[in-house]
Parts: sequence; structure tokens; C-alpha cells
Amino acid sequence: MNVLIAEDEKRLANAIAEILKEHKYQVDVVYNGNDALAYTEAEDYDVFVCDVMLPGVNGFDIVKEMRRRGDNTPTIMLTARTSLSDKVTGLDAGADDYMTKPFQPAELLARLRALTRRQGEVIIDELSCGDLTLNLSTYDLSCADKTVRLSYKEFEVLQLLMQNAGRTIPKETLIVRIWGIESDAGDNNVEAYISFLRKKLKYVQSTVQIATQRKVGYRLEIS
Amino acid sequence: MNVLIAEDEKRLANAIAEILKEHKYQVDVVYNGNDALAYTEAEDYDVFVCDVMLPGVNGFDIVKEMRRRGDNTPTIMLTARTSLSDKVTGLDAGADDYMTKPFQPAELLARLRALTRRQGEVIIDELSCGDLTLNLSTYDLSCADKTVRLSYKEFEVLQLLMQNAGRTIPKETLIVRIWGIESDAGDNNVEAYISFLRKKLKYVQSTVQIATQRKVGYRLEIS
DNA sequence: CGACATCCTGAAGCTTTTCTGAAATGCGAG
DNA sequence: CTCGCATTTCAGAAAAGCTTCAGGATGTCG
Repeated sequence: MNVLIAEDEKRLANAIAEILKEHKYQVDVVYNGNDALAYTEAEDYDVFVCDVMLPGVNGFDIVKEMRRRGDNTPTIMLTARTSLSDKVTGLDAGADDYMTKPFQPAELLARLRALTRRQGEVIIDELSCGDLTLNLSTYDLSCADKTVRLSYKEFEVLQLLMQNAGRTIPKETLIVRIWGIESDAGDNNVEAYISFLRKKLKYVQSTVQIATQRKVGYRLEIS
Repeated sequence: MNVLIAEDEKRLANAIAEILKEHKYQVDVVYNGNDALAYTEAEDYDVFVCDVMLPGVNGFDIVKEMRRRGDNTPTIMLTARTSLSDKVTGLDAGADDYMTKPFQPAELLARLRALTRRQGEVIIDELSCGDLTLNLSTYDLSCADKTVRLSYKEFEVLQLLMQNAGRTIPKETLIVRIWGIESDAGDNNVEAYISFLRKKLKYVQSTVQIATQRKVGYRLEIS
């Protein structure tokens, strides 16, 4: 389950992100309207949680634009205001649900479940690939009877590779998804983490390998 | 025992919540009818305490709607009026009991007990996990033959961890659940309490540990 | 009321872990 | 063979977490 959160109050945004991650959602966060547009275009999210008042493009216009280009991602609008007219505007713009701040985490979760119910997903807390198992809750990587703990960044890189096993992920994508779109991380950062991960893969004696696609990126190979 | 309170006078709502919490109920509070509907749908409460006059959807309609969708959660209606007709309306709508404001806390507690009695549920006052036992009425934490008394906040933190033993609880969640969503408590507050708790866990010589999930939160590990 | 105890909080200093950027080395395609 | 990536390592920087402490708030008891 991929969720995109667009909320400019960073504290709140991160709080929501944490709560959703705890419930096994894969979460991306953006803090302004322009990034929100870019992200919704680039990725295929299962739910989009969007604040109305955003720097750059506002929430209404984001949803309108998404619908215009045929993107029907279920969307929940957040707003500090409680006026009926906002609600109407939001729903007219194409939002599927509407919440006023502040709200309890349980409510957001309930609404997310409601919006995604039809998709009938199973919440998993492990990711497997070949003989590897990655525990999404403890960041433990295991294979047969060996286990290592991954650091946060190592975890994110490997998770992305495992989710797309066999497919080559460009370095650029890794940088954007893990270091963030605004970061100034370079290719070498990625390369360093690939190196760390290979060391750990060797340690757990996995048959799964990280293959290099020269001038492009990396891919997980189950051999 | 989960209780949902729907009451728009925040002062009163919070007072009731505090009283119930003292008596070991798990309490959620909403301040309007729409939230009440959303919450009763999302969660499975053991009792629902509902004011008649609520912004949004009124109490009668909430209960009617709940019954319509097959939700038979025992419900106590609150109202400032004393007229018989209100009482009838409430009970007709599907409420199980009825109280007029103002009332004494003891009365509410008595009625709650009455309503939940038939369910034959036992109100537990201990929480166990590994070799640890947490007494929910005295806040005593014990293991083998050693015992320490926890402070209120220590208790809340540990309780949350024990209820979710093995799962990682994000710091943000701890802050929101224990310090409140509007609080300005920082990560360090949580860290301090984790530190206090670890000291006490060591003192009672438990095998249970609080593990750190870097950049995320904490989790109880039974080793 | 004053003395005493407890608890909460925020700050400060310290420890540990993780991340980063640079440098040295390796290796494949042309 | 050579150039341009890729790999690996490592030390220092940065981040995150841990612990302790003092001040203030609150509560209790004589």
C-alpha cells in the first residue's frame, strides 16, 4: 500500500507518516503543492492524503489536475477549516473524503481502510525475495539461519530493490526516493550503500545478488 | 473495555474521560456527531456514551444509524433535558440507557458496569508480558519477587509498549498518545522516559528489554 | 502554613550509530 | 590500453539516542 502525504506542517506530516508506517503502509511525504503534483504523476499511489492549504499549488487544484489527467487515486483532503463550503469545494474538485484537523490517528486509519477496502489487501510485515527475508518492523535481514540488522538507509535501499526484484532501479530513482528530491546526494552515496548491502548479503550467505547495470543503476538478481 | 464518548462540551467530555480512565477503561472522545459515526464504524467499542445535542448529526440519529448497520454496542444517552419524550425518543432510537445532566461520576460508572455486566467481560487489572507483570491499579511493575512502583507517565509508556509487545511503536505515536496531539513534547521526553523505564526493568531483573528502532521508535523484546 | 516528597520537563553533555565525501583501487567497454 | 564508471574503505561530521540533573509544579502530611 503506497500512500502519498502532502502537508506543509512538517511535524504533523511526519507524525502521520510514522503512524501509517507503523501500520505497514509505504509512505512518501511532500511539503508543498508542486512536489505533490510531481510525485502523483511519477508514482502510482493507492491513497493520497492532501492538505488544502499548501505552499505552491493548493490542494483543490492538485486534485483537479490529477483528475484531469485521468488519475483516480483515492484522495483524502485535510483542512483546518470546518466550513461546509470548503467541504463542497473539496469534494467537487474530485476528493473522495474529507477530514478536518485536528483528528485522531484512529480516524485517519479508519478512513484509509474505508477507501482502500475494495482492494482487499493483506498487511504484511515481511518482504521476501529468493532466500532473503526482510523484516519490515525490525529491519532484520535474514537468510537461512543468519541475520543482520540493517541501518535505516540500508533498509530503505534494499526494500526498494526487493520490491522491484529483477527490475533495474536507476540511481537517480534511488536518490530521489530515499534521499529526497531536494537532496544533494550524489551517485557515490548510492554506490556506498550498495557496497554496504553487498557485504551484508554475503554475510548472510544469500544467493540473491545486487547486479550492476552500468551507467544506469542496480537490480536484485535471484540466481 | 473500550468506551467512546461523544460530547461537545469539551470540559465535560474530558472530565468523563479522565474518570473512566481512572477506572481502567480505554477511552476515545469525539466532539461532534460526524466523528461519532466514523468512530463507531471504525472501532468496536464495548460501550458508547453519547450526548443528544451534538453538532453535526444528533445523538438519536447516530444510534439509529448504528443499529441500522447492525451495530448493537450498548449505548448510554446523555442529555440536559429531562423531558420524558426525549427519553422515549432515545430509547426508541436504540439506546440502552439514559442519563440526564448533571450527574455524579459514580452514577455513570454504575450504569456502565450494568451495561457491560451481561457481556460477562472481566475487567482485567494486570498486564503481562514475558516475565513482567504490570498492575494496572497500583502501577506496580513486578518480575519474580522484585517490584517497583511506576509514575503515571512511566506507566503509560510501558503499558503502550506491553500492549504492543514485539511491535515497534514510533516516538510520534508515543507523544501523541501519551502527551497528546497538541502537546509540544519533543523526542527527548520520550527518550527520558525510556531511560527511566530501562533502569526499572534492570532493577526488577526482567529478561524483557526495550529495544530501540533507530529513527523510528521503541519496541518490547522478550528474549 | 511550611517542610518534604514526587513527578514532570527541558537542557546539557555525553555516547553510539549512521551518514557522507574523498581517496585509492578495480574493472569493463570501446 | 585507456578512460570513465564502479567499488571499497575510512575518517570525520552529523545525527540520534542516552543519561543525568536542576527547577518548577503539585501533592501530602504534620
